[in-house]
Amino acid sequence: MEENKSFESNGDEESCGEEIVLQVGAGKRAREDDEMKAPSPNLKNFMNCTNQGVVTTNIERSSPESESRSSSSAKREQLDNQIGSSKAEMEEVMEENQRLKMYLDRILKDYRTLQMQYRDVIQQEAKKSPITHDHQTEEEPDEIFALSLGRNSSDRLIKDENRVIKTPGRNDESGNIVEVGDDKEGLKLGLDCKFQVPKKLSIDSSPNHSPENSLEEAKEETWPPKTTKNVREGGEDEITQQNPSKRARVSVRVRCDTPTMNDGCQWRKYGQKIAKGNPCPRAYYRCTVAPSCPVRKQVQRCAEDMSILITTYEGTHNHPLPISATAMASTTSAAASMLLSGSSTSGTGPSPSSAATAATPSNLNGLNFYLSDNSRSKPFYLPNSSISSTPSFPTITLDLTSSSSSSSSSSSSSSSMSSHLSRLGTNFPPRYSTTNLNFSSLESNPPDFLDQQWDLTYGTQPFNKNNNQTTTNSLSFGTTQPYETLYQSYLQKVLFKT
DNA sequence: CGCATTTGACCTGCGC
DNA sequence: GCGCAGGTCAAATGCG
Repeated sequence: MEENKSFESNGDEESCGEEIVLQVGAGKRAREDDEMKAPSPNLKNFMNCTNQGVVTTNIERSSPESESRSSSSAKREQLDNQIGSSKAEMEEVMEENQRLKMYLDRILKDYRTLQMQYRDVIQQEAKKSPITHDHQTEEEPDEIFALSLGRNSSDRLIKDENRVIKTPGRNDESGNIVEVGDDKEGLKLGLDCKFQVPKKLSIDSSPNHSPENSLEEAKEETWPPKTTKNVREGGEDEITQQNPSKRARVSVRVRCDTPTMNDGCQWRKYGQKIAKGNPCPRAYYRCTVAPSCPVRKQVQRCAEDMSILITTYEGTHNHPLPISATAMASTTSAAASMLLSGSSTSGTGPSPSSAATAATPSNLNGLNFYLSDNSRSKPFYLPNSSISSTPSFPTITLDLTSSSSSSSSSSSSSSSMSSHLSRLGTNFPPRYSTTNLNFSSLESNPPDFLDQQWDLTYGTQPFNKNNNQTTTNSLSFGTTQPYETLYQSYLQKVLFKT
């Protein structure tokens, strides 16, 4: 399993030995421009440290010919050729910069709008339904709550269940995972939520939730399945009695060729089962960081795409997490917070009716809440290929897979940014990566979703184009963090803003 | 030898 | 009530 199976047949990974040069720029080496223009000191240092292979390649490519010829005309000709090719590459880089700029602008704009609208929704719901919903939810029919994240939300809103079910993808009979992304750029950043409120929903009352922990507390309260005796686990049977049916699950889909996804925690396998509809066995793991930790996870490969690993987490760690595990934990927490914010009865969170009363899909600028009525359609179960198909578990799915044949979106990605994001979710095991980005839209600070996990080198580098002079901030960053961790951080920062 | 994994048995809930 | 499926247990097994 050490072998690096590349799911994308590009040459980047193969050409990189110890270091992975993640080139955002249609495969062009923006740093070749530095031969003509002095880079910023930071960038230069960064390049020397991390991209020696590329720089060396450039030197080697030009040196033999220049040594073989002694005449000045030949040198001049060679220089002209170099300049010409560099100009051409510069133009391509500029175009890529523009795409990146647009992409970043859109993300930032979406994020701001989403943040504002989310606040509004919270405030409105707090005014509307200040009381708990114990009785309300018990009497409501099963609600199915679909949540998806994407950029082109308004035009891709799914209007009815038929459309949902028709959504092609990695699902089998139910086919209900909705992926919303940008077709043009092939970026599939799907946040899929399958949620069905059980008929007999017992309500927990955990009023003292901090925003960060509210979900995990909820998950912990509800973890032990009612089917479990839990004789040995002491206080957990109280939990079982508290709220046996409302359990938040966070399912993460990643492309991974290793048996399990490295999420930073220690797990002990306690069972394996062949689930119906999926020839791949489902493995059950228990957190072993602390003896009494109630967190468990299920790992299963997607039946339709064996390269996709589906990991479903349940419960809350009752112990400090390793640093490497905090990203996943916080991300799943945030994801499940979103999930439970529509169903939780916690006094601080949005009311369950906030989702239930939304007769039509609400569009929060890329955050689509879709509510379907179970009485009119088949249940919104997880596909068989997914783990935790038990419908009584509210489950949110973080789709960290790249565009694939299972996606309804066009996978013909031409955007290097999308490929960059795709690769964040597709490269395992973690390796050192370096990336150069140019953001002409940036002012003085790197994007706020790039945090301490990135080894940042940031500087301003002027770009000259023949007819269009632009000043571009060059942002170089490398990291030893796993790609999935980075992407989780990205999700956390940009989408969930935890 | 200790720990992790495997695997068949068992339990529980749910649908018919 | 019965069968099925999901989930868990625990003895057996493997491995360092």
